[in-house]
Order: sequence, then structure tokens, then C-alpha cells
Amino acid sequence: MSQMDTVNRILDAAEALFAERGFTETSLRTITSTAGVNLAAVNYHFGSKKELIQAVFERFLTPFTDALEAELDRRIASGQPLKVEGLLESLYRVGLGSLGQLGLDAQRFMRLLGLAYTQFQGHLRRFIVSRYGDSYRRFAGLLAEALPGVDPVTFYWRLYFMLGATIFTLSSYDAIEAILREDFGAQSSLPETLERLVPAASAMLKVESG
Amino acid sequence: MSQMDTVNRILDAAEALFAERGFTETSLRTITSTAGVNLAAVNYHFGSKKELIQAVFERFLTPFTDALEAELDRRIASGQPLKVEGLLESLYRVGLGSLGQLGLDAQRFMRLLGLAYTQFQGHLRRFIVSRYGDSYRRFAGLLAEALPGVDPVTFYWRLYFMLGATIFTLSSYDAIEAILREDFGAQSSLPETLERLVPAASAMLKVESG
DNA sequence: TGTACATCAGTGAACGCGCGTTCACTGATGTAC
DNA sequence: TGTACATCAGTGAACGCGCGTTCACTGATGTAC
Repeated sequence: MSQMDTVNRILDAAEALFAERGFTETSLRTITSTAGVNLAAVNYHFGSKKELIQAVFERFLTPFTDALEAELDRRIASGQPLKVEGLLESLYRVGLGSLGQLGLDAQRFMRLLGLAYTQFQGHLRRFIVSRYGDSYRRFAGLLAEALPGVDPVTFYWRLYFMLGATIFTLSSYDAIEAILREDFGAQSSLPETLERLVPAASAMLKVESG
Repeated sequence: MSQMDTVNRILDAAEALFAERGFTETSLRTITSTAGVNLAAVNYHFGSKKELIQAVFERFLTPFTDALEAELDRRIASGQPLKVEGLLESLYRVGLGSLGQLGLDAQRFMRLLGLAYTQFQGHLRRFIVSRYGDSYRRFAGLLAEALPGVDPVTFYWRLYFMLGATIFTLSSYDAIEAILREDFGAQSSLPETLERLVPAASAMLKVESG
């Protein structure tokens, strides 16, 4: 087993287990035994559990933000004015695309993203903001430009409403989908849910207040 | 110190600490030393840490759902047709009202509600669903009736979008409000934010799809 | 009114357990001369 | 080509620590007769 094998096996196991149970609730012993590697290997390769958590996010967020930046460059270069629906579609499509290319599970990642916000890992929030804050602000800026009628403070709150709707729904996707299937016999998929989110979130961002 | 004193001191300390750090990250030693009671008192009065967590939610959710049911009864008795905005306003107003009457912190409670969804406390989710599921379904049913043009599956997804926007925003309220104050010099309050949520969430629920 | 007993809130100390981390060590591979 | 040394991925066992829970006990209050 090469070094990359061990490192990736640890990352794969950690990603799945963190998404399933949370950070504090997942022990290094569970991760290493799931990955089939020695307990000490996490501290050897990553230094600490905190740094392992950050590495799990880095493995996805770096290709994702790179792809998002490239997509935004492409859209701006096309010269056409950016619309709210188009920007949200880009965001979701690039997210699904990056994950697909990496062979990662989209919904699992949304769970992790939700956890990053709601669990109490100050180091993780700091890590994400310092590493990916610029891309986030760029996207938010373009979205604001596409909503000239909405004053900045209102826009800011609605941006969080939208983030909340997205992260919360997608991180509970499995549970929601299961109830829906039981109650309505209706099946759905993650891309389909994102297609529902685009018009709903757009309407929320655009509505005249009052 | 009477028995009720001890029980309430434990609940107060647990509520504040859970909201601040999460359930797993808060030890019984921290709770009992904050409350100024003996370590063994939690197990004596509540049985276990799990039951303490449930008791924290029960203390708020029971008066809240009672008040919500009464408010819905009142609205129905008035004979006027229920509108989306009115229902959301009722929900938020009753929430703030119940908390105020109990002398509890609204935003702290939203954080706890967010945690109940995103942390991995299966027992807590089961407890909440079995105790308060009926009220939730009644409210959702009335909201669906106020949206005759929206098909059931679409409604169901949008209900979660709305829940996500509400819980996510309010549980991060402090952080969002701080950034807003820094960037725009704008102050805001929890009732004000809920007033922003009503039209935004209503627009999301009502929009024509496609 | 007095005595014996029961109840119950609260306590102090200890229990075993699982945790993240450390450390001395192994063995394979690469490098210098 | 051969030898000595360095590097580095990986390992097995142990470390100390904080955790939730338990248990024997105390002391105040209530109840029965």
C-alpha cells in the first residue's frame, strides 16, 4: 500500500463517518479501523484530528471553488448580463460536477458543509473562511449585482436565508426524501431537488419587500 | 435551595452551554459546576445526560406548541381564510412570545432547534417527533391549504426550504448580525429579522414553478 | 408530645471506559562514496 | 558493485485524561402511632 493509498483511505473513511455521525462523535479508532490502517497513521500523516477534519474539507472545496471561479470567468467573458437564476444554477451545477469528478457523494458533502456551520469547530470555520472566503465574496457580489432593486442589508439577510434553505435541505436530503416517498410515493433525485431550489430561492431573493 | 431550584439551575446552565457548544462537547461536570450543584445531581434528577437534553427541549417546546395550537384555534374560529403570511407571522410571534414569557433567550433556542436537526442525537429527534409531531403536521396542513396552487410534492420541499432558512439563519443570528454591523453599520433585532423572513419565505412558498 | 421509621434531595468519591496522542521501534527504499 | 547511512511510511503498546455513571452515605423533613 503506497502512501497515497493510506492517506486517501483515511480521508474516505473520515468523510463518510463524519457525515454520518459528526466530528466529535467519530473516534480516530473508528476511522482507522474502517480504513484498515493503523491507529497512529492519522497523527503520522495529518498531525492531529483537527487537521484531518480540515483535510477532508480541503479535498473537496479546493476543486469546487476552482471550478466555480472558472465558471464565473466564463460567464463574465460571454458578455451577457448575469441573472439570479443563472448564478444559482451555476453554483449548484459546479458543485455537483466537482463532486462527480472526484467520485465523491454530493449529499454527503452537503451534510459536512452543514456540520461545518452548526458544529462547534472554531478551527474549521476559520480554516474555511481564510481559504475560500474570497470565492464566496465574489459569488455574493455578482449575485448582489444581479439584484439592483434590493438594498444591501436586505440582500445580505436573504443570502443567508438562501444558504440556510440549501444547506439544511441538502444535508437532510435522505430523511426528507424518505418521508416524501412514503407519504406521496414520489421519487426524486438530488439534481431534481436543486432544480426546485433555483426558482424558489430566486423568488425569495427577488421579492419586493413589505 | 429547594428541589425546583436545583432542577431549574441545571436546566438553565445546560440550555446555555448546549446552545454555545453542542451536546457532546458539553460535559456534565461543566453543567453542574456552572449551575453550582453537585455532579451527581443530574443523574439524580434526570436519570441520564440524554434525558437532561430532552428536558431542556421539553421546557420550551411544550408551552410553545400549546400557544401555537391556541393561536391556530383562534384564527380558525375567526372564520377568515388563513393566508401564508399570516400563518408564518403567527408561528414567529408565538415563538417569540412563549420564550419571552418563560424568560428564555429566543436566539439561543433557535440554535438548540438547529442542533436538534443537525447533531446526531437520534433519541432527541425521536422525542421531538413523538411529542410535538401532531402540532407540526397541523401547522403544515394549514399552510398547504393556504397554497392551493402548489402541488403537494413541491409544497413539501418548499416547506423544508423555509424551515432551513428559518432555523439556519436564526441559529447563526449572532454571527450574521455581527458581520452586518461591521460591514454596513446597520443594526437589527430578532423581531426585525423575522419580519424580513415572512415576505421572503412567503414568496418562496408561493412562486409559480418552472 | 415523643419516638421510630420512611422518604427523599443531595453529596463525595470512586468506577471503568474510550479518547487523542506519543514514543520507541521496524523494515523498506533511496543516496553517497 | 558493495557498504554505510539517511529517510520515511508504518506499527504496537502505552500514556494520561476527562467522561458518564454508580454507590454508599448524610441529614432534613414528613408520617404513624
